[in-house]
Amino acid sequence: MVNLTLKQFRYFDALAVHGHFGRAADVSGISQPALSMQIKELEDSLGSQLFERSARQVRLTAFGEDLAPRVRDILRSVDEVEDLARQSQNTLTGRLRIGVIPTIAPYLLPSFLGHLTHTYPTLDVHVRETQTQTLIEELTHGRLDAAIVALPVSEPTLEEVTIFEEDFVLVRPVADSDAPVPNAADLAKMQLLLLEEGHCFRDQALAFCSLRSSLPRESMDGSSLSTLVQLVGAGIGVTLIPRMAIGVETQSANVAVASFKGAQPKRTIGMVWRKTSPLAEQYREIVSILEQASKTVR
Amino acid sequence: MVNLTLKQFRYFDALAVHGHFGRAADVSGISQPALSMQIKELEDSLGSQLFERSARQVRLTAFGEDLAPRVRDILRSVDEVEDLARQSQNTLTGRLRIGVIPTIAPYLLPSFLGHLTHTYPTLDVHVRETQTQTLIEELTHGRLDAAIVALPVSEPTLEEVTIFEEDFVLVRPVADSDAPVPNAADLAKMQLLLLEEGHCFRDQALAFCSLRSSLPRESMDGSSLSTLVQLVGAGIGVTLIPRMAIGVETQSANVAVASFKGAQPKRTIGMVWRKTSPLAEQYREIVSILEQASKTVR
DNA sequence: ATTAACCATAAGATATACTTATCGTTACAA
DNA sequence: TTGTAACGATAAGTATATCTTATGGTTAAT
Repeated sequence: MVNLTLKQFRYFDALAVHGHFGRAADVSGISQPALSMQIKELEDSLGSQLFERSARQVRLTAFGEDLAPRVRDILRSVDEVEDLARQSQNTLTGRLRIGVIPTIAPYLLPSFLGHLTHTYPTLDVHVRETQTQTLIEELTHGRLDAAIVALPVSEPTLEEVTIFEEDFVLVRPVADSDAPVPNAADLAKMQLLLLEEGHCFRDQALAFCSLRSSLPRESMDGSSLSTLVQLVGAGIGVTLIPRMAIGVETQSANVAVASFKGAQPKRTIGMVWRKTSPLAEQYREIVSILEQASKTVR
Repeated sequence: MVNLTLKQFRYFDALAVHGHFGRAADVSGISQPALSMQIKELEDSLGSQLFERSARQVRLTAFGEDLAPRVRDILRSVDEVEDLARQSQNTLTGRLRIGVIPTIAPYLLPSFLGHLTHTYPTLDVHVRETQTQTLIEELTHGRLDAAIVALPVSEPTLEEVTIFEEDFVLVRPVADSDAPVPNAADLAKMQLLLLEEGHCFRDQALAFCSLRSSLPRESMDGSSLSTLVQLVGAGIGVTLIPRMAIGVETQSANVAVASFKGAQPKRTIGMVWRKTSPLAEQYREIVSILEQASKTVR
């Protein structure tokens, strides 16, 4: 049995409606013999006649009448598929799984997600917050669509785009706030509190002090910037935080914030996605939304 | 935009399931390039990419994932259409509009409809009871599928098939039951009660007596055999009824039934349908059901 | 660095779908 | 009854789709 085709269904529907081969063919934009042949083909495929042809009328058989509503249903569903395609042509729809590192998420996400869901109301955003390494692994394996991390990532399969640059500020006890701001070399000799291993921000801070990340340090590592700032407030040491975190983290603690003189420690925040992703265009739009969002927290 | 095809949907579904062009092509019984091309065609038609191809994996895009269940729905509906066709291959299904003349309907239908719906449980039978002329008109115009009438009908567009032959019996008052049975010539001189104009049975009875149907007769015409028999019971005259009607009509009346001697008055009951109908085969089966049914009332 | 896996592309072959021209039947009118 | 118009089926040729095999290019693993 030859396969049924949507074309046959369309012709069948037209003929069922018009009851006239010539007119149905006209409406379908083909010649009458073409329609006759496709109807015949359909009838052969189904093994039953669909129309009864007499000199004056073309009538649906009982079976044809059974079929007609089903065929219309199918054609309508196909049209819906086309509509859906047209609709989601340029807008992001459906599920978007986005990863964010912990030293960005709490500061950037509130504003970002607001902008994002406003721009793409039909978007179903899933956020995953974990360290860069995990995000990249999940991204390359297709369990995430994009990630917001510190650049560079240097994965050959990933595309990376810069969102903004952000410098780090010193957080020290209020008591020390009148002391001169230490430079990188000074900092290396101070009690510098850092995030635990695996956070890129830890590496970036250490790099500023020209220290090796892998060296074992004192056990005062914290699991979040918030914890670190609280420790600083308790007079245990000093730390660095990204400028974006100032508002959220230093309000409630007894700490002072200071910018460094000269060469600034900083990081580049960007978004990455698989080079193979067909949504590159949309991701770039998301990047510009992120730029907007970042301005509200800087 | 080129048209979508069920073929593309089938390939899309296979690829969505297998996530691998080669295997999906195998399953679909085509070569891998053929599948690649159809998927590309589908993506072009819809204006959006459906799969993300990387070296190791073929993944549905968000849009593709939206699409997949819809496409499966459509394919399932198409399969249902095929099932429906297979199922109604040789059995009569759906609506059957059948006409019956009034001098057959009450006697034959009860048994016939029982057999019919037993044989074709999914058949939705509509019965129309009216005179031959109307039935034939409705039949030729497609408002009926078949009719049970007295033959011949002699409509060139209709096929007619005999079901059985049935003779007519005399109905007279019980008081006359000892008198000899009149012959056709005697009958012409008696007070013969008949159905009103338009009933073929009237014409057949008159033909037996060698009388012209169109001649105006006394106003004692009745609208149903039942009425005629009641009139006979009241001593107003005699009448003819088809043998099939004896059981139903003569039980409750004070009448006697007698068969004619020699040449029997009779009629041929048959079924007719449009020669163009594709259901001729099934109608012949119905005829044999009617033969069965008629035996139970003869 | 080589190989294997895998999807895309190219070129040619085959199958499908369409066109125009024409036939055969039916219904209606002269 | 005969001619005629309407209409669907059929035939023959052409265009278009679709498939095949062969091959290319990219990626990831040995």
